[in-house]
Parts: sequence; structure tokens; C-alpha cells
Amino acid sequence: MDIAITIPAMKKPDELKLVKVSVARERLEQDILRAAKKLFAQRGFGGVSLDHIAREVGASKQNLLYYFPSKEELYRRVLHGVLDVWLSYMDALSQRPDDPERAIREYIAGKLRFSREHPDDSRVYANEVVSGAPLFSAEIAERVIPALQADVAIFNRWAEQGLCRPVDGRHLMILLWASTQVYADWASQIGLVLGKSELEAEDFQAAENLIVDMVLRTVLVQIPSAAHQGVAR
Amino acid sequence: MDIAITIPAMKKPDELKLVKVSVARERLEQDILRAAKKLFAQRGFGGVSLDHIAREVGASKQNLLYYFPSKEELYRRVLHGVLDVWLSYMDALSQRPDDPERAIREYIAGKLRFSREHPDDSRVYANEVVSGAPLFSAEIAERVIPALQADVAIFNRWAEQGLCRPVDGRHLMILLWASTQVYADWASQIGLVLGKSELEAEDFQAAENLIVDMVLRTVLVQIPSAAHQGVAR
DNA sequence: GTCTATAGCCCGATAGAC
DNA sequence: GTCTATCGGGCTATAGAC
Repeated sequence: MDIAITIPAMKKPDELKLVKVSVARERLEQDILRAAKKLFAQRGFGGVSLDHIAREVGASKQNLLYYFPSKEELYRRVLHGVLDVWLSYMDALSQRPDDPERAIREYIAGKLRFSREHPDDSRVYANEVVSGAPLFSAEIAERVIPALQADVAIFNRWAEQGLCRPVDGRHLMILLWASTQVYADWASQIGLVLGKSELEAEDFQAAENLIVDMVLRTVLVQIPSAAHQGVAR
Repeated sequence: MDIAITIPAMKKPDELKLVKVSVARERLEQDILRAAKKLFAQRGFGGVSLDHIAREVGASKQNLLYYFPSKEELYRRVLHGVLDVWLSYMDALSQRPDDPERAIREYIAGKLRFSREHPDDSRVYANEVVSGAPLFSAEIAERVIPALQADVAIFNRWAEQGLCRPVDGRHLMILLWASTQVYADWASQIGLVLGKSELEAEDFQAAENLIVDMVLRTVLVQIPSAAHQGVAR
């Protein structure tokens, strides 16, 4: 299909049609992936049938199997996309290698934005990890762990430079993942806790204030004056 | 079956048999519940078949349906037991209403012990909540939320008495749940992070040190001298 | 209580017409 | 690319012999 796009100018009618078809095909494929993500997020791999997904996008399951060779392959494609999004929110620390406070603030804000903007991605990831990551541990080991180790190394360097107190960077990162992702994965329970059916901007802000405050108090040598604003009620 | 047990003395042979049968029945029922918990924890409700569970305990699925009227009823029974265990690890705050530091230390230690001793319970709970708690939101609302509100009230009272700084108790409890349960629910990923296939006592100790240190630094008016031991590496 | 047998349904996947 | 038709198998649950 690419060839229709790379032709420089003066597309003939059937070439235009080729492009249009290709775009429509691309669109349906994306719709399927989005619907699959939503359902896998809710019920996990085993709890979803191709029929469910097909009905969600208004197609037949046979049509769905025309775009994806099998249910497992569709799931893998979803997981791959989820990991892309997950990792894209994880590079805040390396962006500000000389300013621990701002780096930490932006890392936490970014991870909470991920929970807010991509809750289904977060839940698909959570479902897969709770299951022991049977189809995905290799990709996690290759893509997630190096990113984490880079972040841990940054903490260690800050500690050496006297910019922050020595902490166990691995457990700190685990705590940051857990306490930010929970606002996507456990949204239903947090809604019960806060007495509302859906989390709002102010809830994410309150979470951000608390987490930032706790982490800065723990890792910074000097507690910033602004830190206490985070725990006001 | 109870009647066989309540007979005071001199059991005749067939009464003895009744007791024995009853015990065996009870035992198989517990075995089924344990196997079901393990498998539901791994794959969620939709990802497990009665055949899987039956094979795990060495019975037939028809036999399994003799003890439990349906798959969903079996799942509910598992969930109910999980919640019993979960709640039993949640009362540390009210046990020491006058000593915030010890109460917090014991609450965190208790929740981490739950993750360590009952990882399958934790994962079943996580699976259900990620799915939006379709079968369980009522029981969570009735049993979990009141327990949480009691804990939040304790924090508020401590703040009024000047025993600790004012924090948003609801988000603090969410953070404590998230950062302790993650050591059960995400064990596979944490294993990758720490470079070992199974978490050991020292890993849970390191987690406890970090979480206790962070929370005490955040909520206590005076940071205890022992707090910094938690972040040593 | 445990067994065999089976009903009735939904599943993933394929074949072939158009 | 989308449709109808269908295969083979696994699923929950029930019936009935022993």
C-alpha cells in the first residue's frame, strides 16, 4: 500500500482509491486495537472473546480475524502499544539530570497524567503483570528494566553528588509506580473511598501533592519550603 | 452433619463414620477453595475453567459442582474469604490510638506481611478491583470503606491533638495500600527489577524501611531519630 | 459422593462465495 | 474486504447410574 503514497504527484483515480482504501483499513485496524484494549483492560485476556471486541467496533469476528491472524496476536499488538505509551511517560528523570526536585516533581506528575489520560493502557499492563506476564515478560525485561535501571542510576549519582540523600532507588521507583498507577487500576475502589463515581482533576492534584511531598521530604537534603503545601487539606 | 458432632459420648460406628465423612467433605471443600483462589489470582474469573480447578485438586468438575452450585458462586466464596483475610490485616491503626508512630509502623508491617503471606488473596482482590469489582462492589462498600473511614478519622484526630501533621488521610491510605500490595500483585515485575525470581525477606524489609521512613517523615511533627535507618543502602 | 454421559452453548479459526 | 456457513473443541451445568 505504501507505493500509492510515495508516488509524487498527479495521482490517477485508482491510485487515489488505493490510498483511501488503505486509510480506511488503517482506521478500522486502529478501532479494533482501541476496542480490544478497553475490553482486555476490564476483563483480561481470558475474559474477552473476539465476538465482544467485534461487536464493540461494529464488525464481525471473521472480519476481525482478517486484520489480525489470531486472538493472541491481537493481544500482543495491544500490549506492545500499551508499553509504548507507558514508557513515553517514564523519561522525566533523565530530562533534568541536574535538578532532583524538578525531575521528581515532573516524573510524578507525568505518571499521574498517564493514569488519568490512559487508564485502559494502565489496566492492560496491570492485568498482564498480575498474571505473571506470561506473554510479555521478555519485552518488559528488554524495555522496562533498562529504563528503570537508568532512573536508579540517576538517583545514585544525585546521592554521590550530595544533591539528595541515599535511598534505595529500586524500591523508590516501585513505590512511585504503585502509588501513581493505582489511580487508574483501582479507580473503582478509589471512587468508593472518595465518594464519587469518577475521579476528577482535584483528586489527581491531591494525590500529586501528597506523593510529591512525601518523596521530596524523603530524598532531598533540604526540605523545600513549598513541600508542605502538598499536605494541606 | 453437625448432629454427629454434638452427640456427647459413646459414638456408634456409623456416627463415627458420619463425622469422618463430614471432615473429609470439609477438607475437599477447603482444597477446592484454595485451588480456585490460586488460579483466579493468576488469570481472573474469565480465564479459569472449572476443569482447571478440578484438575488442580485431583477431582472431576462434576464433583466440584457437587460442592459449589456454580462457578460464580465458587468465585464469590473465594472473594468473601479473601476479603476476610484482607480486613484482618487492616486494624493496626485502631489498636494503638495514642501512638501514631507505632501504629503506622505496625500498619505498614502488617500490610506487607499480608502481601508476603497471602499473595494469592492480594491478587484475587486486585483482579476483581481492576475489573471494576462487578461482583463485589457492594461487599467492598459495606466492609472496606467503613474500615478505611475509621482509619482516616484516626489520622484526623491525631492532627487535632497535635500528634501529627494534617494530611489527606484518604490519599495517604490509598498510597499505603498501593505501595504494600504491589509486592504481591506485581511480584513478577519486581522480581525482574531486583534481579531475582522470588522475593525474599530482605526485599520486604527494604520495602518496609522505605515506606515507614517516607510516611513518618511526612506525617510526624518531629522526625524520629530512627527514621533515617530506613533509607540506608 | 463420585462416576459416565450428554445437553446446549460459545469459542477461535477456516473455507469459500461474492 | 466482507459475507455466510461450518468445523472441532471446550465450556457450564444437568441427569442418572452406582
